[in-house]
Amino acid sequence: MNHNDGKIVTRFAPSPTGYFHVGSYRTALFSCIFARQNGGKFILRIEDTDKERSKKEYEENIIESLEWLGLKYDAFFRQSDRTEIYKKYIQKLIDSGHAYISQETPVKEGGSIAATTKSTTRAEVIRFRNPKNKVSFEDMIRGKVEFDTTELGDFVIAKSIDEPIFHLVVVVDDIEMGITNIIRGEDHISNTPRQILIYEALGFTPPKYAHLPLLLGKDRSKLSKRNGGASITEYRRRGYLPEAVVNYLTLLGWHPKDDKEFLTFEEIVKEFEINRIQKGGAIFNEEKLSWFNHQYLMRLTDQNFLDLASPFMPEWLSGGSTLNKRLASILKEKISSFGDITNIFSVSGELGFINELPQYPNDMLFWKKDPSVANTKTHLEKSLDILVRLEKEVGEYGFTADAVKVALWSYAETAGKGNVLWPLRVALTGQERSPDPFISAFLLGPEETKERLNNAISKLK
RNA sequence: GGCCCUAUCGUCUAAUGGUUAGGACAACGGGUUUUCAAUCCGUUAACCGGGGUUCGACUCCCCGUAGGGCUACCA
Repeated sequence: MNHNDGKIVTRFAPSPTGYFHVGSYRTALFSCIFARQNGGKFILRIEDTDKERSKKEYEENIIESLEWLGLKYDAFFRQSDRTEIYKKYIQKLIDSGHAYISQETPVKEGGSIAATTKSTTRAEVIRFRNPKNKVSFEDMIRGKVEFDTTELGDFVIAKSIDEPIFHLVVVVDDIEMGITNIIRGEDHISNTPRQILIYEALGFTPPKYAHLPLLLGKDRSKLSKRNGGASITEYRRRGYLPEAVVNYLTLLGWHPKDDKEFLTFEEIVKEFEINRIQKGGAIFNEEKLSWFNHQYLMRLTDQNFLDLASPFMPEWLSGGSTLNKRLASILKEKISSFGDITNIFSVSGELGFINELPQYPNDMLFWKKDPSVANTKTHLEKSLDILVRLEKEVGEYGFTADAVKVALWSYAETAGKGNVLWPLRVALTGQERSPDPFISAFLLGPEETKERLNNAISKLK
């Protein structure tokens, strides 16, 4: 039955009852890392025994998210395909007297949990006959954990012979799949004694357990959409890089021995030590994720950056033009995820001026240290002059940011950099916060640059 | 309430009985700059409390306290 050939086998067993979450992903990640580092197998198992809450859509979302994040599994199972297997085990437990069919007295209305959930209350369920032992296990992260199972009572393991529930299916599958190490969230720690009891009743030795600290929201409760935890799909949609998400999440509860923060999946697998995982829960901090993402963005080559960013680029910036190429390095340092691109190119955004010159009041053209109409006009006219000559000399393709800078620089230095460059910035971008005027002129091209300068000059009459 | 887990800067964490308690994010200040960003430099900021053990505790033990998880015919 145990088909692990002495190898490490781990599994990730999500229930498809919601969009795949960063917290779940972190669990999957640690589980996978452990398998990889031991040359073992990593299994994905969809736990969809709750027919009311499980949805195909969510299962697809789990699979798709894992793929996006580059997490590969060696085998895939779905519990709803395995009813016959569970049936066999339930029967075995009944036959051996470890479980029995229990006649239920109807639950009273008002306040009880059963009354407030949608689940159907059966007249008859299958309960595990609790031997009421003391159970203990050696957690790989926490050390010895001990429970008295008496108060657990005879817990339900199936609604009927065809409808097993959580504790039973988990144990059966972990046995059948030869799982050697169960790595899961701390929220399962109190489920462990019940599951160990089932192992023992079935005559199997429980695997090793590692209960990961929980990922917490800002309010320190278990991370959920309510308290700041978004789905993986959400981060994908917002234009995060999977590598950055993986890197950041790994560092929540674990870190390499040195202070290194940037690690590839391969490096993580190499350096990972499960017994050095933190015991306390960690708050998921999106600010730091953003910082990580920005760092990863900065490490991309311009071409890679553009390829990945292209789905997020506005329509008017279509297709691999030189404009896009020059934009890459500027854009990269200004955004923390591709999702920021939409904003930055909006009319009020920092680079929105490329598409459309925002309206600006005339006095925005004046440099604060020399707010003179006559001087400002002179500087603009002179700049225009210089740029017209430059274009004649180098043509449209030579009209680069560097060329513009070289052309304007000596005049700017003699007349005062702020005096010349500030009006120029405003004339070209209509904004106080923008890339420098050389880059702006280049991005706009010579024609548009000339037009905007003329426009500004005429405003000063 | 019961059972279980946890506890170092605001956050993620280092320290494995002897350190000026270190790093990163954030915040703040400064340099640079025509603006913003980026970058560089710097600053602020923590051992939950009380008992032990010990020559010596952030480190070990106990008790509190606080936070969290579980407490379903969910997973």
